[in-house]
Amino acid sequence: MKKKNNTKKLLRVYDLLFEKFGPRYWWPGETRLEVIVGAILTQNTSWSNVEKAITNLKQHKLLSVKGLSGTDEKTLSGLIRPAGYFNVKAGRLKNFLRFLNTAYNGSIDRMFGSGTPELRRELLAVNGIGPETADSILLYAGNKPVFVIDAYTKRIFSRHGFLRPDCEYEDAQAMFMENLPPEPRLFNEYHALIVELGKNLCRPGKPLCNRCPIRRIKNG
DNA sequence: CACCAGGCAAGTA
DNA sequence: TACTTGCATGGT
Repeated sequence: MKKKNNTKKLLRVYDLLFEKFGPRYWWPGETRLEVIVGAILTQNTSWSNVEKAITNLKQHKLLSVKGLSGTDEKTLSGLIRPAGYFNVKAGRLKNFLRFLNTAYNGSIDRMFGSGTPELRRELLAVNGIGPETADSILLYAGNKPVFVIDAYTKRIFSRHGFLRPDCEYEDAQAMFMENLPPEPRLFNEYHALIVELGKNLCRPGKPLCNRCPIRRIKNG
């Protein structure tokens, strides 16, 4: 099985998406902790719902390592209720805080001082942090060159022949990372643009949208 | 009313 | 490994 070199095509797709949507200024969030919290809360959930939960945490002045660490899970779940799955996610936030406190003395600086592959393994070992959440944390909170894969990415890029529809997360990630220069800024903008396209045009169930800018790499 | 949203873990076979 | 299910609010 020979691997195709998709570098030029992937860069062309990036240019087309950037041309259509412009810079996305991701990740929305004022601090790295806010980015991490958002990454956990947005699991299978629309960002508008996550914003309400984040606003609640800010209004109660709990959006800090010490604030979240000192809040009991029941109170936390009440505040993040609009984000959905609130009981599950309150536990997941607590799991991350426990990891941060025990492994890095509560310091996000120290956490991102670890080697990226090692830190990725550590994050994946936290119950409630899977590959997409771990990679979102590494890229958007840590500025590490890790490409984030999500449901939009698989749907869009399988429709256009870059991926198999049922491919594994790591396979999809490898396709991008083996064909793109490991620049955090590029990975950041690329994933954000994919999400923008997914939200606007490439809907589940519907046929390939004829306004999708990616079509231009084939139709000329 | 149905369907979807920037997933993940746990259980089953 | 390959399914299936539970988790839950809010927008379209």
